[in-house]
Amino acid sequence: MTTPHRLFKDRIYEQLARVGKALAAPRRVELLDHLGQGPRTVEALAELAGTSVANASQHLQVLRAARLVEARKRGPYVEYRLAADDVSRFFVALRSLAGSRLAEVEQVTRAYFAGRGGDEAVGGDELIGRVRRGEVTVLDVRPAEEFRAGHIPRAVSIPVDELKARLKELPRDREVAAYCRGPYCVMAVEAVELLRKKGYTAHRMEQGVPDWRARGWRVATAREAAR
Amino acid sequence: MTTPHRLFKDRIYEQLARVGKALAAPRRVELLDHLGQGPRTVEALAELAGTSVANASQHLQVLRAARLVEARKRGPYVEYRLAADDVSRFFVALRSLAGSRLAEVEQVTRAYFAGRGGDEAVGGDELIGRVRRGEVTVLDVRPAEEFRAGHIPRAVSIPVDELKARLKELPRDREVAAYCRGPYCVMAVEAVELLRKKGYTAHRMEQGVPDWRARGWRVATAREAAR
DNA sequence: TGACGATTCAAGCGTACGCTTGAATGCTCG
DNA sequence: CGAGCATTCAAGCGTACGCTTGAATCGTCA
Repeated sequence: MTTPHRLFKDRIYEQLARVGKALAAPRRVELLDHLGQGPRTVEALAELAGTSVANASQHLQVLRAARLVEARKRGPYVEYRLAADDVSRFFVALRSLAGSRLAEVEQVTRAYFAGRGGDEAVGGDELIGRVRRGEVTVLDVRPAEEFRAGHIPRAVSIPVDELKARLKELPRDREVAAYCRGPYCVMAVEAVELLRKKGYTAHRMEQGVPDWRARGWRVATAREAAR
Repeated sequence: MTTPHRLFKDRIYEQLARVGKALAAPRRVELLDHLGQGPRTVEALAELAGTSVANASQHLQVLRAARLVEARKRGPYVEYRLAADDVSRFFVALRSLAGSRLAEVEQVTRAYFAGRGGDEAVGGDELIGRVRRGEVTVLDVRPAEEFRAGHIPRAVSIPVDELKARLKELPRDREVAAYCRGPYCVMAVEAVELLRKKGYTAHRMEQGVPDWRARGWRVATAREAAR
């Protein structure tokens, strides 16, 4: 017996599973993660994910079919981007769930960060509070392009490989909160290491722009910073 | 070239995709949804999802491998339940994302609710506010067992099929907010219809217990209600 | 202890998926 | 208008998945 109720439920769950399916392949998760840092061309994404362009294109189309990303022609390139802030929110929820439920994630992360003078994060929310209140200098160590695509308001952009040479742009007497792409990104760890060696008080902020956006807070872009 | 960084990323994304895979099959999404109403035995879940026991068991083990649910022997039965509140939160995020991104969800839902005197919900957050402040009578029309497993604090339990006979338990001079399992559940719609016919001021609350839990609010259980 | 019942295991089948390769499409710019 | 390049399409291969069926396991209760 196929009741109309059953039919309705089947349709709804099928739709929800569409989103699940989109997140079922590691490479798609990776693409989504990179898109969280800003719009990208297919070629750039393929490079970042370490795969062929055709393969990346294929995955991007799956993500697009699930309405998680949008494509847009821009010059000779096709630029992909997350479809909405909801997607950031959802992705952060996925990361958080996996982080708290799957012991493997923590193990792998600890092993990787161990060789890099792990900072063991200063109680995340406490630091975030200070950042929001403007009590610390916020340092964005990602490549300038990602900073331009979106950054935490009032953050200073110094890519990690230029940090040593541009230290004088950071006031010595203020605490520094460095961030990069998110909890699994090591650039901020390296930055903090360097800053401390140079006598700064510095902490690593685990959250990146997607986390910031997921909380519903304003994200600044290059255009408005230029005003 | 396989850098250690690449290796690390591959592992992380593989773990995240484990969760994605768990949500990639419609039937598993359905099981998860039902578990959001409270613990269930394999047989009960199979019945609810309209499938065989062996099939349900199989899916439940996939969910368990992804640490989304936990199994526990209870009498002659194995009782499954969501592994943590994170899971509710995540599931609600999934539903919300699918609802806002996939036009199909809205279409299907509208078509289904149309035949049932759709209520078009009274601006959800506004109603929730009144519920939280105790300004309305909260009515839980789910089966008593689900109410016992967890309900919105101060809610009154009257299963929808007993409502007509037990109307006198509801004060006439107070507005009623009826809820059931969530946004795709029709029981509350029917209840509101009946209540209005009988002269009550009644609204349907789209949110169910999982939504309530996802927001981090307290969920009451039968045991404490008995004090 | 023994029997029953709830659940899980195991095997088999058809389909869908992810990846690779090579060709085709469609813009853009000269 | 045509060349060149970014992207997509299409086909083929191997694997994994979801579902079904029938047997095995495990715990419980008489």
